[in-house]
Amino acid sequence: MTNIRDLAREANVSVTTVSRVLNDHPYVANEKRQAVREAIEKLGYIRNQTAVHLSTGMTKTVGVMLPFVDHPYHAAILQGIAQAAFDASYRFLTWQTNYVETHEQLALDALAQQEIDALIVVSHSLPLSAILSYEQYGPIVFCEHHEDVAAVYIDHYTAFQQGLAHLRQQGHTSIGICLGRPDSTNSLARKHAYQEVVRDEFVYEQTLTIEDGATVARRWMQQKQRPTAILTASDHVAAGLILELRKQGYQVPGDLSVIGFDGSELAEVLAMTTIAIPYATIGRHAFQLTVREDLVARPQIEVPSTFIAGTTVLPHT
Amino acid sequence: MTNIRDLAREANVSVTTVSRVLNDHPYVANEKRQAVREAIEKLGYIRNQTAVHLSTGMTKTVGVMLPFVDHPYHAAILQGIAQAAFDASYRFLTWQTNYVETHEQLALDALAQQEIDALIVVSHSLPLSAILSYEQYGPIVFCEHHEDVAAVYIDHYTAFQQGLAHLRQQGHTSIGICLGRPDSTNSLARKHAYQEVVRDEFVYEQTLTIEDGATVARRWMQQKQRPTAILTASDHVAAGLILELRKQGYQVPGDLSVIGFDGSELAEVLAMTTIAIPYATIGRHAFQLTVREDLVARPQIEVPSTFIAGTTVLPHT
DNA sequence: TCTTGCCGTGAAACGCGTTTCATAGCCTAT
DNA sequence: ATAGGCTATGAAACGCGTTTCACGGCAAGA
Repeated sequence: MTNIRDLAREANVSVTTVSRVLNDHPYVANEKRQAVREAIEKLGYIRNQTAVHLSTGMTKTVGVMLPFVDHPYHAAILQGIAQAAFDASYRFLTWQTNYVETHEQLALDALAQQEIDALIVVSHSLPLSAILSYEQYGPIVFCEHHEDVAAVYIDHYTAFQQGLAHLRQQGHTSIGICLGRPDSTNSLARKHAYQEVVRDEFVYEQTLTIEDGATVARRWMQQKQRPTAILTASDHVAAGLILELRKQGYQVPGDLSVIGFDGSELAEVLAMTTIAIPYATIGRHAFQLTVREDLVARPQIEVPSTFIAGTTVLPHT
Repeated sequence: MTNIRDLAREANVSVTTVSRVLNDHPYVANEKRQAVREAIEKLGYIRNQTAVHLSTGMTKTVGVMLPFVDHPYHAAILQGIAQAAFDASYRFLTWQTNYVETHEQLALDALAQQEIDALIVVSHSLPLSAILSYEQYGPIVFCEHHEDVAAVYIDHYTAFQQGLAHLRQQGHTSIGICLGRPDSTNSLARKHAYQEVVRDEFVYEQTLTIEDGATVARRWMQQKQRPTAILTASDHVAAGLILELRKQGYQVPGDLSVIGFDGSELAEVLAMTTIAIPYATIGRHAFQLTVREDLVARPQIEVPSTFIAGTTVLPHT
């Protein structure tokens, strides 16, 4: 591998001058610049990025900590990050954690070890304080709301309120909700919105997948007292719920009204009533926060959710 | 930032010994090892990974070139890569190219610049030869079939044959197909399988999304001569097709039988007849190939597709 | 007793690009 | 005429961990 010193020798200049040419520094005479260019051509020189990283002390790379790369919700955020990072000539390393704390730790270690310049936490299970103790090593940006951290998030409380308000307008009083991980920040906000307006609680927890949605359907069918409408925490769960009910001969929305969450293609396909979240936008903002000058002030960006009327809610009579 | 030399001074040993301790090299006396450990603790030393990368000449990082991170098919491959990379203590950098050649080029540059040790090409639009010319800089593994390259792939020809055979067994003789990018390797293989057995051709090209599927539906409805069954190139296209037809009052499979491709959750939800592809497995194999000793021999791995009978195909009478 | 061979240790070189600092010529404003 | 500023250039230091090589000591095999 030819290096910068070989070039200097070949072009009869100093390594400093070679470096200046490589970085388009103005203080280089044209003949020398030309000579260096020819040497690069002749020797087939290619810059070693690792050396640049070591020398400059930055890698132009951000890390992304997220539970699953192939879940539509997370992939959409990743897409936004990818786009914004690309625009800024940054790269991104992904840690797929499966919510396993030791895996999450590896992303934090990478920040401390200067493998990445900043870290975007899409979702996590480590305690917040454990993560924040790594802020000394570089910017950390969250994709969910926490007090006093740099974050871009949607207000799950308000989003759920929208869904609940719609159901109540339609005359539903007996309303159920599905939550994902019951103690996650998002679930707590959702539950909060729910408990403010509902008397008889129907809470289905630990619902994450299509299959979980089908399980909810089976539980619902067995209940003596049961809600007339269910607000889910993801379109996938809603889809599982809807399809299992229909398979068993129930009508959606005739027998049960269902509202999804995400605004995914799945919702579109099923013409589902849902609450759309601009996930790619969240990803873009998250990346942009990592490179913001005033990150020490821990800025927060709230992105709006949008209620989408579909065909899976019917007025309750 | 404290470095290895600070540690050496603190522990009264040489930097070599410190390095040995950090790397668990056996030739270190216990007291010295202990002294170094204490120095690490006392000074709060954290290894600089970039320096390790420069020094060892490898980054323990693979690159992934893929068009979209948020398409289920690609995300599933990425998931497999993430998993295998994790198991091998590797990281991965992702280049989302949107099939733009200049973007694809950046991933190749990264390989040449030693930013990554190897590159996995999930899908590409650059000419194969342009990509292969970068093999001199490191291993390149493809996720689709090409002659004489390291690759893990599914045999689209055989997969499509399975679908076609099923339709013909069910009495269909007038069969259409949807293709994605018409000149891609996969499309050519599919078309080949198709043209071998079909007389009257109904080929719908450039179908990639749900919306494209709906467009196919509208075209189909307007055709005077039209197929009784369509074999699509993705579950998404099939879903768009099916749902648009049903919305317009047609029966699927009554009026048109449809077979998807991928075996995605979408197919599951719609109880779609489809051809399942183990995408995560492809990703895992692809990663494992990058670190294989005998990569110079350009090994190839074929993974099998599985026909899944659903409810979107009916015998033709 | 002499030769191998393994253990333990450190100086110095290495991988490679960037940046600081000093130097020098030349021009412009005072 | 002189101080100050800009252009150009290079030596050397810097970022930091790994690895090669040489060497001393000690034990086992010949």
